[in-house]
Amino acid sequence: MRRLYTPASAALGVEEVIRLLEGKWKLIILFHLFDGKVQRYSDLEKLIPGISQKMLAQQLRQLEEDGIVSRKVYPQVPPKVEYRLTEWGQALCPALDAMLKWAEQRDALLLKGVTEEGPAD
Amino acid sequence: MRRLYTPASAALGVEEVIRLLEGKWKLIILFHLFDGKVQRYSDLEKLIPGISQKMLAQQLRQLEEDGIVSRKVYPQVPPKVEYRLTEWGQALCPALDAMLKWAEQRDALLLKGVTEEGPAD
DNA sequence: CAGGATCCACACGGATACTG
DNA sequence: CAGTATCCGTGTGGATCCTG
Repeated sequence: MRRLYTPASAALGVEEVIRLLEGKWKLIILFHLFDGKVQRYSDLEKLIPGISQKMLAQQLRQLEEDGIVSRKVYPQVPPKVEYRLTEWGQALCPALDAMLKWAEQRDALLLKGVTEEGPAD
Repeated sequence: MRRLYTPASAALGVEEVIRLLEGKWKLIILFHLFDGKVQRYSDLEKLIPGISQKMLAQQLRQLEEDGIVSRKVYPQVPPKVEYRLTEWGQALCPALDAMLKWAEQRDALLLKGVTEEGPAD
């Protein structure tokens, strides 16, 4: 169903990439780990108000399986687990940045387009 | 529930962007419309094998409402509807491209990371 | 051809309770 | 603290039938 990484060099397609980041939490979690930031489970819980423990743990596990985040467990009495991006995960930054940039262009391009192209008549 | 565009300049956040592109079909559809490509409903149906009519129509309508694709109806007996990206939709290209680039880096960075950092022990 | 309407299954996701 | 387990509602998405 969900395999670790994937066979050999698979050259991910569009659909594969989508799968890796699907769900409404993945990207939000990643945003809180960018720039080398290291967060504990409880940190992420605070940083992402709407998320439930189930979703947080689940999404983190998937991101880990997919090689995007790495998990570090400190074997001590009050458990401590740190999450950080893998090198590949960090490499997602430009893409996310491009998405935000895109969002910023919305008003300008949308209004422009609306005035230019009428409702096809 | 789902409004046309949005009030005034809203400066979309991460979560908003995610909403716009959520679902496993949105990006796939967009990929088939990049580079100014114009596709008919039936074209998209053929280009995206797994999708159902319902999903295709639904996603297209959402993308249209969100100002990412535009729909052009030819009022003729055998109906003809064309879909293309709006200017803003086209602007998504760099972001998608960055995602694909990211995917391509996977093998190199993943293997590297795996050898460097052991499983925290 | 381009969908709308409907029914249905399941996965996603939330809340709560419990554990090491 | 960092989860897991469970129950459950909702949304997502597929299949089918029907229409202008």
